[in-house]
Amino acid sequence: MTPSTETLTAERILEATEEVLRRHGPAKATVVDVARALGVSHGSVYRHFRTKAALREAVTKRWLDRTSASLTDVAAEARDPEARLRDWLAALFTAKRRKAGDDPELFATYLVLTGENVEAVGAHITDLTGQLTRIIRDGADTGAFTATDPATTARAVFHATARFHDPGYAQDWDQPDIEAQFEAVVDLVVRGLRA
Amino acid sequence: MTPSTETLTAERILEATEEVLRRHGPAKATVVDVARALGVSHGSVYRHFRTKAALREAVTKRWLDRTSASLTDVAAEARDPEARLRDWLAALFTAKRRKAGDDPELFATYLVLTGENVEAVGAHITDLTGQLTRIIRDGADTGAFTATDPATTARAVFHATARFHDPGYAQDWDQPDIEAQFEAVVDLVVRGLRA
DNA sequence: CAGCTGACAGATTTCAATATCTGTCAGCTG
DNA sequence: CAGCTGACAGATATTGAAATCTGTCAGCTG
Repeated sequence: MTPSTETLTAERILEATEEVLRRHGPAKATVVDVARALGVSHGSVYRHFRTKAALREAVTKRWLDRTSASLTDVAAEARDPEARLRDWLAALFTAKRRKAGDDPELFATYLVLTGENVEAVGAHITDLTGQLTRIIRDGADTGAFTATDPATTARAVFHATARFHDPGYAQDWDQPDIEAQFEAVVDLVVRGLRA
Repeated sequence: MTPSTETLTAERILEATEEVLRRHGPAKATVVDVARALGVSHGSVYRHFRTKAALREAVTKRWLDRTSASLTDVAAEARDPEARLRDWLAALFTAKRRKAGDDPELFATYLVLTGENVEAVGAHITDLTGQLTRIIRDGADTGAFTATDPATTARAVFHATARFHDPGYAQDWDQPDIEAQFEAVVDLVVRGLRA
């Protein structure tokens, strides 16, 4: 809407795209809308992103990366691996649940985007299971956990806790006993890891 | 299509409805189609089912009950609870995976139906976790498992293995290493249950 | 007269015409 | 002349009128 003297960068386009997605939703957000929000012609947007799909993918990646970043600290700490694993899983659940609860419409939008960008989601999951692998390997090293193949075990832990981070289950995250369900699964998984 | 001299029963209507759903898919299957398939007027169908939604719900329940029935035997056997649990989970996974793989279109149809009938799905899940509770309680009684609250533990096991029975994950069930993923999660869960 | 039919009102879906969008590119502009 | 514009072709989405469907019920039929 507002023309600007600032140079048009990929970054500014991504911010405008997020805003347009927030306003119009994934079905109605168009490249023309993004250009209008930036006060440029839509041809200029295509100078920075080859296709609309590429633009949406970039937005999706940014969003997923922001989620991962908030967890890396927990994964990297030098503490008791069991407590670290519990904290990491709780942090992941809390982060996802907050995103889903705070702005359900925006969350639904990102649910559509992740559905469109399976590859980006795959990279995100690889990142997350990598963080888990680190915690589990540390646990195996200190003797707290049994794990012949930390990477495989990490993926099993990730799959076993899917109910509490997979956006497809977001509808269940406001059940009154969801915390108890989370505790029960984490307890089961942690017991399964112990040496 | 073919008129019949047989009396019109709920059973016959349900069979015809399954056939119509198979043929036309969930979006295009109409009550008029079902009536046509039975050679009656659609008014007659409404004599047995108050609404189209009720008819679809009945079809959904039948389908879910057929799945449950194939597992009750495994749950009720008098054998080593750990082996029984592994067999039960494997049987559930195999049954779902076969349904998804054999006729993907029909499976997609039932995915829509289960989405429409959350209540029926809830009853189905209650049934399945009930079967799991029995196995786990047996394990706790024989001393093979630790479980202060078998029902809660059963639900945790069900949630932890969701990737291998929740139809939402059907798209992942033809990954080459899906069996290894299943083994890893089941091993983790079984270790978590052991006393 | 129990069970079925078929006409009907209102809701939903389909379809085709119209409008908008995506992606390209020749040419304009600072 | 690097970066942007705006017109354009083909693809996609929107719209509103017509067709079909859902659910009801008075009356037919065996």
